[in-house]
Amino acid sequence: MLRLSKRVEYGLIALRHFASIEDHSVCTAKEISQRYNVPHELLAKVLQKLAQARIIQSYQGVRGGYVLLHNPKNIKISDVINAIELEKPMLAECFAQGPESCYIFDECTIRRPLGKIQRNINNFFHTMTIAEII
Amino acid sequence: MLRLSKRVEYGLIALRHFASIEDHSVCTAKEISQRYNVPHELLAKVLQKLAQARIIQSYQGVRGGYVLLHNPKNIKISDVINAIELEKPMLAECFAQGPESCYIFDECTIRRPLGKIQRNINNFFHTMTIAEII
DNA sequence: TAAAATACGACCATTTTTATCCGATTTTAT
DNA sequence: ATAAAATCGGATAAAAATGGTCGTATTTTA
Repeated sequence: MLRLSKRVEYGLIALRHFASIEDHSVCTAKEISQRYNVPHELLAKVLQKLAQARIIQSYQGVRGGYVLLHNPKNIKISDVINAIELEKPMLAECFAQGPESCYIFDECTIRRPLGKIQRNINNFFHTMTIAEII
Repeated sequence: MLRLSKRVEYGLIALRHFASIEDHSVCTAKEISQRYNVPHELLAKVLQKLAQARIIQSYQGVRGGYVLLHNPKNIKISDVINAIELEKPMLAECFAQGPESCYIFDECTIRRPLGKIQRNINNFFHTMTIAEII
């Protein structure tokens, strides 16, 4: 319960890696997967998502790889999560998918208090950046 | 990702129910399951857990059921979660199960920052009570 | 032209979560 | 006594989410 996905974990590890190396040098999925002992294929998918979200830039072909596109200070944790996950990270299903998704929506009495906790978590993800995890 | 379990949701709904009725009257799992349109058997198991944790008191037999044992102000959300879930609600597996559970523990670079978020969440669960969800 | 890399979809395996079922026990009321 | 209504708890099934792998195509460099 309340777990972050491995995908997000791997994404954060990768972004921290990009942010911690000096010049904006290119890193490959293979390098990162070996360095941090993370499944190559899965990491590759995560990096592709980050590239689609314009958080990193991809270069195909031999000597290709990825580079960071922004200052780590400007990459929020929420940006990373949103890039990687299809669904927003929400405590309750209805927060992510709306009233129709919940068959006890009308009888539910805990939505408001959970919403309070949710806002707190959202705020954290929205405030914290990659610069703070280096 | 980051979801609360249905078990915890049902537990909170039930406790809010107990806390919102006036006198400390007895409620059965059946009553609550019908009132809030929640699966009876699953709710029953959750209530059993809450009873084992001495958050509510169970009475067996005809006209049995459960009553709240404490002032809602003194029942923390964290108490409820700990009673219902075997494992602590943690963002990362290693936070709940220790270093041995994680095969990239030594290479992991995001433990500290995630710990910061975790403490924030923990603090919320530890501070908020059932009184605040009525 | 071969090699090394990303791109992307499909798929499978595992784990977690949710839900149900069943038999046992307890207690009350008839 | 007996039946009914409730909790207790173990077992299990069903469903969903997650993690991981595979294969093929494309791109780019040497």
